[in-house]
Amino acid sequence: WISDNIEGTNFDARSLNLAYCALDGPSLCKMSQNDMIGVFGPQLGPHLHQSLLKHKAKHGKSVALDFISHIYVFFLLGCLFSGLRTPESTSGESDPEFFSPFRRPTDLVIADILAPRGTHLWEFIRDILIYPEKNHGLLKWEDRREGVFKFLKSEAVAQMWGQKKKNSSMTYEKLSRAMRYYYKRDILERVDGRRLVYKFGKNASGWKLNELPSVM
DNA sequence: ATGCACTTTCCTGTTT
DNA sequence: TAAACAGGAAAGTGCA
Repeated sequence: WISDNIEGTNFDARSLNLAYCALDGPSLCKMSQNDMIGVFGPQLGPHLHQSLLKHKAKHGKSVALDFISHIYVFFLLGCLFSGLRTPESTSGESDPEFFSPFRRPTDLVIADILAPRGTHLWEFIRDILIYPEKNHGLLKWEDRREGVFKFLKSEAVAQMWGQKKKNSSMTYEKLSRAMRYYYKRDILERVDGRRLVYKFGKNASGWKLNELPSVM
């Protein structure tokens, strides 16, 4: 439900207050507009409130039960964000097992909710790297602190990029040309002699451990 | 309606 | 030899 509501707005889901992720359906239904604003902020709060009112009008008393079927989204967001801040920040190496109990059924849900706001290639790459749920072994950090990363499935990443841009003929060949243009703009730094390896430059933001999307 | 940023496409040549 | 890397050139796209 939240995913649907965020779609079509420019709201950045990364700024959600995830402390409230444990809300259940009935609690959510009891929230006033002010409650919503308190939890979701002045932008998304009223939007969700309106949507909830519509939903209530449509479905009457069954709404609370209805919500229970959607509310797992909150729970899983909580899992995701608590995970982001634990294993990787200390070891520098993400632990795929850490997420395993939650990953399988939720890949699509979380990927949708966390759909990147930016539409640029480097942001797309960055978001695959920082959200394990999106990764599927496509890319990996080579040096997390330095922002060095490597394409593990270059053609698959290109396909996904193409999918996002509604261009089924995207290839790594073409994607990499766009990557090379980033060198001039200091969004990427050259890493030479290492195939499929790139490094974020000083004009790339949002990838460092200390600037990961955080819980407010 | 036009300019601009950001690719996308294609290409020729080089390197690994 | 295949796959990547290098960039020039030009076309395409979405947005302000």
